[in-house]
Amino acid sequence: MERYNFKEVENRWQNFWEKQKTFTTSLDKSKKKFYCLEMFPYPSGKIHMGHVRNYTIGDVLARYKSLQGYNVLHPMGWDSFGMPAENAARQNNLDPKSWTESNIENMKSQLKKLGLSIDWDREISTSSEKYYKHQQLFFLELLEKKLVYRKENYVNWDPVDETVLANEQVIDGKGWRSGAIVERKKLNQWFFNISKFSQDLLDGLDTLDQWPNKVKIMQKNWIGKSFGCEINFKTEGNLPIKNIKCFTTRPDTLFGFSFLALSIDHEISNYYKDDKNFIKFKEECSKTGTTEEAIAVGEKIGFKTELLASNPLNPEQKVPVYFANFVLMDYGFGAVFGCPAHDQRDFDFAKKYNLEIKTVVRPDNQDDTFKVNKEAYPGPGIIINSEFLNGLSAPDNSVLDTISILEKKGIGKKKINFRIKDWGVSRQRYWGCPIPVLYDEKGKVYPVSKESLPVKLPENINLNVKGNPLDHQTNWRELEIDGKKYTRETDTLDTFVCSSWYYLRFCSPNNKDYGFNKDEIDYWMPVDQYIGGVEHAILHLLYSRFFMQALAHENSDFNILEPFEGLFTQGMVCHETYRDKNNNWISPDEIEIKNGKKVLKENQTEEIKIGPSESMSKSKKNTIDPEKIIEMYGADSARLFILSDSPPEKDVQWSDEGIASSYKFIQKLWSLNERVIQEIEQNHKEDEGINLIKFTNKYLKKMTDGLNNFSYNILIANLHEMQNFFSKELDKKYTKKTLIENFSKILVTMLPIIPHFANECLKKLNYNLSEWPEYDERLLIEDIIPYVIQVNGKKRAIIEAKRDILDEELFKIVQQNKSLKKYFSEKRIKKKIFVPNRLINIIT
RNA sequence: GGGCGAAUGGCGGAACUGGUAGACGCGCACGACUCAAAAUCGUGUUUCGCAAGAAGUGAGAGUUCGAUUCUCUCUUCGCCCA
Repeated sequence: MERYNFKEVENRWQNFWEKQKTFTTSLDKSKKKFYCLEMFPYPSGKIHMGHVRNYTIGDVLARYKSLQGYNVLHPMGWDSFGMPAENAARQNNLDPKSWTESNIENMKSQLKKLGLSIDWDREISTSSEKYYKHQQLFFLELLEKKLVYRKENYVNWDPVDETVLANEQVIDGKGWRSGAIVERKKLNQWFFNISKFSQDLLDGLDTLDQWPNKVKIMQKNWIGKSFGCEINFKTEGNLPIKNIKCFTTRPDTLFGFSFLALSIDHEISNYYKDDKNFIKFKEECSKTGTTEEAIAVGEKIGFKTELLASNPLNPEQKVPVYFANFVLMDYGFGAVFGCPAHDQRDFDFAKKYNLEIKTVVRPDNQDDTFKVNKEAYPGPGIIINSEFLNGLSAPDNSVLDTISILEKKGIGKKKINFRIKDWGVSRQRYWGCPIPVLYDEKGKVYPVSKESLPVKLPENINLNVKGNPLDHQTNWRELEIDGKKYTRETDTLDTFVCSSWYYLRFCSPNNKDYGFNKDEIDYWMPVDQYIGGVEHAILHLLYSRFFMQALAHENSDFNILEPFEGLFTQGMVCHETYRDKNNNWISPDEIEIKNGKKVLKENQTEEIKIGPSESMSKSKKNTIDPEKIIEMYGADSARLFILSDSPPEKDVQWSDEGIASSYKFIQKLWSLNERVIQEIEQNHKEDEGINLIKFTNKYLKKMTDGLNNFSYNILIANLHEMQNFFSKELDKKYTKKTLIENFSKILVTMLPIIPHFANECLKKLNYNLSEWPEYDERLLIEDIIPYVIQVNGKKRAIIEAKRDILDEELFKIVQQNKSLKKYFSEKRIKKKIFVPNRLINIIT
């Protein structure tokens, strides 16, 4: 018996698929479609285990659906714009384009070695002109629909590198490369009006019943619909300001009002733009980052104006108006009323500036003398110290009642507010999609004419300059049209824009005049199953949903609102972490096992400290290179292992023992296949029983269920059970017909999981059925089944009896059973609980 | 601080709508083959107990004839948001 030669077999099948164009798909309206999509990778250079897991899960589904007769679209592409290319190019004096392209080539060949059923004819790359040309056209269309606009906004500014930093490039308030203290700086930037669709995006979530609840809740929180009240505060003082408008979700705490706080960008700040102290204060504020978190954690500081605001419910009370660093211009109206007793930020601020802290809500378990002391009390309770509001239960009744009082008085009105902000898409970077607009000498905006698209990125330019390299490309930047001088926009688009519509492009990757072809997206869209990491739960998935809404806006021809019908988020791949005696991270490659202990390969004596299993990362050196694994064990073993140990939505732990055992298991399956062939050649005349047929039938049901429920780890357990059963059952004689009929079905169930192996075995059996096998419901029914016998709820025995046995019949059998008698013979039987075909519980 | 989720042998994990807890795998132990080892095959493996048996799904309560599953309180951990 020869051993299974995975190298030869996997290679041969991969070539066969490529030559036959097995996975090439085309529009076929006579067939039901299935669009299976995994999040496309960033071409960093090499695939990692996370990719192996993501794409294996998707491939199992795509192959399964295809066996079920669906016309399956299973494409792959590259999210190829972005900073890593620019950084790598800068460091090594390369061109981002060639760096990216060679990475793509390498990763593509690695993915092919995994044996994925991908239609490579549809490959796309977001950094290619063929792709971003259409993106620029979308941009212009959104501009026409007024869904794109320009406004001033804050960015993280690195004053040394003279560049804008992404939030993740700001570490402890300092630039990641320069170490300079990051400043807040205002820049004119492009925005997508995602907040226009706040309500639609929220409502749409209810239609996505094949999405994980967790993701829907995260998006809901991100959109952050809140219900509250807009209040007009009368003001007096040295400025010609009579009113300040605030938004609040807690108008019921108005009697706890002790200051009014404005964002430093509030229009009132214009009166102070020459005030030296205010300018100084603004500088102070600019030292805290732009994120909500940075603002929440940072010290609360304020600048006192000479304005006084009066409490609309108690006009006698007048409180100071401050500018404060914790008030965001994006939220509400950039103005909040301060109620220190019931909001922690207000509390911190009031402590610092010695403002009154008046308690107006008490918890249910306290009396009216309750006083807020060391920290704010934001919880529910009863309104106190608030005149006519006293006694209302907060927040439900009190908020509504206060709003109606304010509305009657004409000083406030009910208002819905959303937390979600418009999506800033400008990036001051080279390696991105150019924004197709021009400015004239006065700075007026002109869209680039659609016929002249794409606006191409200049190539082979010097990246070692401060700021955005495109700003230095005078030749590219400056142009003349009909004798008039224009300059190009040098900002490029956020790469999230590229990934917001790539799933449409896969439907018509070669459509020349537009990003997609209507006929094709009508057939393929929406994506039936989208698979990827949960880290994209909010931004990427929300932006993609927005993009569909934006395309459909004022366009009766386009009616897909939700791009992804089903969503599956897979867990991460983890590995043990290792450190040497100096606490340096050690890679698994540098380790050897000696006398059952893990030691350094180099010196063979130093024992390694084993840390907890954590998600694979370069910084902790606990990565395993998929290419090496495929080289050593083969793609099928890798696929089998990555699916076997944990359910796909949870983290999986990579282990050497695990992959080795998967490899061994494939060898066992191979021996089993050889043995089946041997038995077939024996030409037995009659079947010795029907166990094999019954087992196969049950097995088929379990495999079908497992695939339908994404319980892929159970599929592998079923395979093991099958192998255990068959290797024993084959001691009995079965006819050629029975063996082929049943075993070939079993092999077909392996096609989605270990495709090279299963195809090879089917070929050896001379079998070329490629349909998912149906199971027979009738064969699942057993005539004799085990009944659980309980006495007082405790299991005492299992008795085999015929199916659909009656209560009394079963009880009779129990009574005659000698070993069971002792449990109830002396006692009076009070009650019998009988569950048909399951159990009987005798209560004494 | 808020939201969501999880907790089952030495380990990863199974258990359909409340009805045999621990499937399957790893590890471990013993045995077969071998001069020996590896590989392979076989047997066993929740805990306590020689056994009969008892206990047992993070802790505590509750509902129920019966709870890993449902309800409440608590503990720990993870993720997201702040």
